Amino acid sequence: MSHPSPHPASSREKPFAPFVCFSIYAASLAFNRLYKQVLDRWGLTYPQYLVLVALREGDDRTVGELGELLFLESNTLTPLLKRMEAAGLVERRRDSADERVVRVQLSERGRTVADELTCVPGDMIAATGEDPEMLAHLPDLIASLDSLAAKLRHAAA
Amino acid sequence: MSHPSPHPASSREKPFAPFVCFSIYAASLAFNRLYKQVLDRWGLTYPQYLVLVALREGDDRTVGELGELLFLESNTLTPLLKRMEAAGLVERRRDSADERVVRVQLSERGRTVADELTCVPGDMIAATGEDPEMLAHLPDLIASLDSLAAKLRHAAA
DNA sequence: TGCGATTAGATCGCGCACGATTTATATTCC
DNA sequence: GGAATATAAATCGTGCGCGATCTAATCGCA
Repeated sequence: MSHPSPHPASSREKPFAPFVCFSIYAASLAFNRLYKQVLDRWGLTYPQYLVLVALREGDDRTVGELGELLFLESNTLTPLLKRMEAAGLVERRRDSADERVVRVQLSERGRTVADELTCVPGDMIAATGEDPEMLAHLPDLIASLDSLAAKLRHAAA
Repeated sequence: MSHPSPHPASSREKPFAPFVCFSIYAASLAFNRLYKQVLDRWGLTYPQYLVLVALREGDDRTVGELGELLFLESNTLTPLLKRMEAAGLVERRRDSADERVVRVQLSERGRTVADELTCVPGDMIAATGEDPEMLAHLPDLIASLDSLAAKLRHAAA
């Protein structure tokens, strides 16, 4: 063997065990897959769901404002919002005071769907078994992730 | 107003504050963006980086084994591995004992690159400022995320 | 007033991620 | 041995996510 492994045998089985990035990546994949099942009822994707929630909490936002909330750029949001518009969920129109900005509003159907979506977080918790031990630690988990993400964004800027 | 908000004003600014899923999503985006910068030196994407690390820790894996490690299916891995093969990083060949399975090995260049990648985790930590407080909590964070991801995968299955 | 700089979105190309389906090989069981 | 079944990977279509670039509208400032 010209390349003997300097690692214990278990590293062949769990080569990513010490990597936060991988745990976040894998958790993100897992979340997305479960969300697909839950959101399929409305034909929504996860980022589309986020847009509806954002607009429910405050309608008539600009593309840029949505981007700040979701950490996405116009190159991602523009086609996504066009698909949502085609699905009759939102309306897009240029701001008359500044023709550069596009304002996004919930349509009537969009508001109906957005209101129905209030049950989604509960559905997700129920689907994962609502372990009270885990639920109690979620605020800490969120705080750690948000702090880490802020550092990463700062480093990438 | 036909739809007065039942929420405090701050929910317009931070509508996703209480959602773990969103913190994970946002952290995953942030990680990916910083990784792009770091991996650009080798022309690698993050999942391609993961494949190289996996093969460095244990070469000659099947597509299915890689999928179990990375939580990906052949519909994602096959084109990804073909791009890596085209880039001269890996070799793909059918297993002679079972012609259904494809085995993936590091090429000579792939091994060189994989060895160079050992500096990547350190580069990432350095780029984010290596806060000792945060580093100390990473094992807990990883454990929480892995446990959550396992529950999500179980629920989605 | 006018022109360079800035800003908001849109467009394009590429690489994931994944549901659904297909192809090819192995296995099972009679 | 041969048909039904199972398994591994590949293929196809769609929707993100993002770097790079473009267009159009606004702002700044002499």
